[in-house]
Amino acid sequence: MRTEGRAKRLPRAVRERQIMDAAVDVFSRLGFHSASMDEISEVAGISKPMLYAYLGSKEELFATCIRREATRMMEAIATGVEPDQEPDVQLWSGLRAFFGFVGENRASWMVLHRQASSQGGPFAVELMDMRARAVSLVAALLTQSTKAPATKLEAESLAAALVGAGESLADWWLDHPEEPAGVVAARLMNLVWMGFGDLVDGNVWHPPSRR
Amino acid sequence: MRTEGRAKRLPRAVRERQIMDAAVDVFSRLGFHSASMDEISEVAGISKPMLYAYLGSKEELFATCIRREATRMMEAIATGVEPDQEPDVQLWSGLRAFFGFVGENRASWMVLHRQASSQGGPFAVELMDMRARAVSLVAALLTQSTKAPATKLEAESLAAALVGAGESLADWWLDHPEEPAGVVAARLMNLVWMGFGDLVDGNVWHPPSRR
DNA sequence: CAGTAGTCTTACTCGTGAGTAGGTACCAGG
DNA sequence: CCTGGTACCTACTCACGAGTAAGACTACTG
Repeated sequence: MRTEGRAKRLPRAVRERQIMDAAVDVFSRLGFHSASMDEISEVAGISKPMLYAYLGSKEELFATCIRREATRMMEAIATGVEPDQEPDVQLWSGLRAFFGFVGENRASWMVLHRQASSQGGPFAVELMDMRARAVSLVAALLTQSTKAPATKLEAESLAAALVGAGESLADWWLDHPEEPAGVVAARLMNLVWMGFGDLVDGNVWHPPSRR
Repeated sequence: MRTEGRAKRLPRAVRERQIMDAAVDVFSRLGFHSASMDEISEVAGISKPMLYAYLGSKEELFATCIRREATRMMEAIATGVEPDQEPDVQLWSGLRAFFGFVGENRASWMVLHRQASSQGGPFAVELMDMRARAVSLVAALLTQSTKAPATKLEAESLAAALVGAGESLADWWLDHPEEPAGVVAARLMNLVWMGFGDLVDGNVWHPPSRR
């Protein structure tokens, strides 16, 4: 296995992709600190100086990973959501897109959610930036559709709670992969749209057919 | 400042408490990996070998911190909750106790939520254990009070979502400390009990007076 | 078939931090 | 005033991992 001498010559862009993929994999498994540049270079099938030549320091590499994965995820959600619809439909499509992305791309999700948020450095900035975009998206959805005089703070905190519920449920889902994405998404939709109060009485929210 | 020579002689139990307090403080600020035993010993006003003599290795120390803080927190919640009440009242009192604990004990919360969950090792076990207890508490509450034939998996995932929402909102709260605990708790209560659907229509849940 | 630009490597340096060896001060009870 | 025993210290060892120096290999260009 360790018999590979020199790696095959490849154009820079291709190598950079390989390295990033390896980095996301290793960071997701080991976390930022425990991950070593040696291991990343090994997984990428390349030697360490290449890593430094192409992607800079360990911190830069990590930040680049976060940026890439965050962008991929936000694009997936943006693509999935349907604007100019009723609030509940918008929320529903957003949730579906989110859980769809997490279902594939488990490693990406680990890096984004677990690792990035626990490092205090410049990473949290990148991450919180994305998270803030998600939160204000939901907050806007809430504000525009509510009739009650909700304050900015109120909408924001509710949105934070909802986003957190999504994150947490995604984590839970990682341990129960037998459930399909749609089911999990629908469950969260029911919780945040109907509330326990209604669920207890047997009133549920129905997604597709009507409309 | 660095002029202290020898520390005053104290009984072991007292020193252990001091060390634990220092450890929670440092771990919460720096995270597990970045925290050094040197700094912990410094903050505790003691030298490194004492640390090893009393609390063992770094990992043992961290695990002990988690266990202590988790226990403190679960006790706080258990004390605050009111059994033999309507489901919504039980949930409400649980939420109040939770946010009350986080309000004081910020450091404890950081260690528990951010640090412990991001380390894959034996720590996650400790933590997930406590989290599982919280989740099944909520799941039981849900199951016993619902009329719909909710599956075990369904109740569990909803509970996970709720717990996650609480955690996330607690994190958000750390950045907006101006809000009192009760307000934040009430907001989450509204979200999970009434749901956005009702909130949008201006129907809110009222906590105390009636009953 | 030079020359040169970009890919790739081996083999180091050097700081940092976990864990320890081998003591010194202080307080019993005899 | 000796004799332990427990709290406490200074000053190390040693591994591991980030980052680098210096050069070798390949391929295209005139």
